[in-house]
Amino acid sequence: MAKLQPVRGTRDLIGEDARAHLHVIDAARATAGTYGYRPIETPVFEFTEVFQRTLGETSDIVTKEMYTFQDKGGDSLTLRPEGTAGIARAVLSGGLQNELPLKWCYAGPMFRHERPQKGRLRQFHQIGVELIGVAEPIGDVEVIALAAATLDALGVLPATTLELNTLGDNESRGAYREALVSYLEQFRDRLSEDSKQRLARNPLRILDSKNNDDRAVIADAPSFSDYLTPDAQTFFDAVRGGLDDLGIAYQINPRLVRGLDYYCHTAFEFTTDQLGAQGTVLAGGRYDGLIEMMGGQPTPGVGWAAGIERLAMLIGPTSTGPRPISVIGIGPAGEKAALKVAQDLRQTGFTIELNYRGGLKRGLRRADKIGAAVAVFLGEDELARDGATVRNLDDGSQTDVSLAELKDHLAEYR
RNA sequence: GUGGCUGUAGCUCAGUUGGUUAGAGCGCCUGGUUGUGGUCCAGGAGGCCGGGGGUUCAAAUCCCCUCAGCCACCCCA
Repeated sequence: MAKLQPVRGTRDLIGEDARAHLHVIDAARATAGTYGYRPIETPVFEFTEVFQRTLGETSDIVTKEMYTFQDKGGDSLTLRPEGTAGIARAVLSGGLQNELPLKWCYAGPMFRHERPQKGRLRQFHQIGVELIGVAEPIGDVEVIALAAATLDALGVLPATTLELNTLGDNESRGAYREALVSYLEQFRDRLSEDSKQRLARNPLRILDSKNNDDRAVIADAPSFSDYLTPDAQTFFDAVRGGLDDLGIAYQINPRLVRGLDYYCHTAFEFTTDQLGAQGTVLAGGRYDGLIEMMGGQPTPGVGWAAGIERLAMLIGPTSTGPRPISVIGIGPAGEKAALKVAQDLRQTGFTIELNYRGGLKRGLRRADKIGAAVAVFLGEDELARDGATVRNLDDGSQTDVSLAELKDHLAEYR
């Protein structure tokens, strides 16, 4: 047991776990499709610079959580810690800036070397959407509406709260940052160790601290809304107005900040209190500077990503599809016939379980275990009359059916 | 990366102050005669007591290290 454990922070998806996982992806893709977002797949690893330059040299993800390695050619590669940077890279690689707006949805594994706990894995999976090339606030509104629709399709929307904030434009943020730092410097010795670090690296982060001493200091800190430029304020008002028009409820959270450097203007999160400390289920925002940061023409973008594992924990049991039909061959001739009958039924769209070994008793026992609705027997008796015996496993009733009418007889179980 | 809790059969868990062949329930397999499941009865398989080291005549039990999970911090999806 200790010998072959999965790598720390990774896990196998089996049975209901696998089903729930795929269900989340299917629902997300279907919902995104109705908004006109098309699937995109990018590689799970990229050149390290793709993440280093864009996520911010000081972010925790870049400084201590990336799986970075050298490949045999000597290039530094990194397993993607998030999806947006790779997609932005794909825009540039593919010369797609002439085809704006781009509307994409994706799903796949992400990798971060963190201490695992509930809702936090080292290989985890995200679904996400990106809207690239739309600078107008209506883009933010659409993307948030799509987020809500996705959560709704999964039945988890009522369990979440939408928190909304603006990070403003560069001008607003620069001015506020300065004001915040000079305020916090006065109380430096009252801040937690973590926050002292953050003061230099990422002061906005302190606003989000859970430390009580920090909170006391933050309570009287300057408010970001006082530093928003008129443009940034107008933008934010438009986003709020759009959400109001669509009847999407949200709470303004002035302390909502982002871990990644490429965000500006709108920041939002759908959170839940049902997942312990890892309460963020879906998070996103606007990243107008990203593509330029990678060396392209300035190109606006908005998007979000959601944790599939976290969503899977919130949804109820998923449907298992139609109950199977068990086809049981008895004796060498029966087994031969069963293989053919099973094949034929499968091609007609029935869900068929074939018994591989053992006789009728064993076949029935297995049929019961897998929850089959009916069993079809094919033995010498049946072959002699060119038919099959169909047993209803719920009430035990049996009927003789000719092979020709078998499909019709089973029709209700398809 | 920091702190706390946990780790005995496939699963959920017992295991007395360290003392012989480590137990239960569920699950699994076989049988209860020839072609009838679920129930019932009988039997069976399955444990490096997470791993390594130490203390002891003797360790699942005590000590140290280590690995993993969970919870919180941190971080974030």
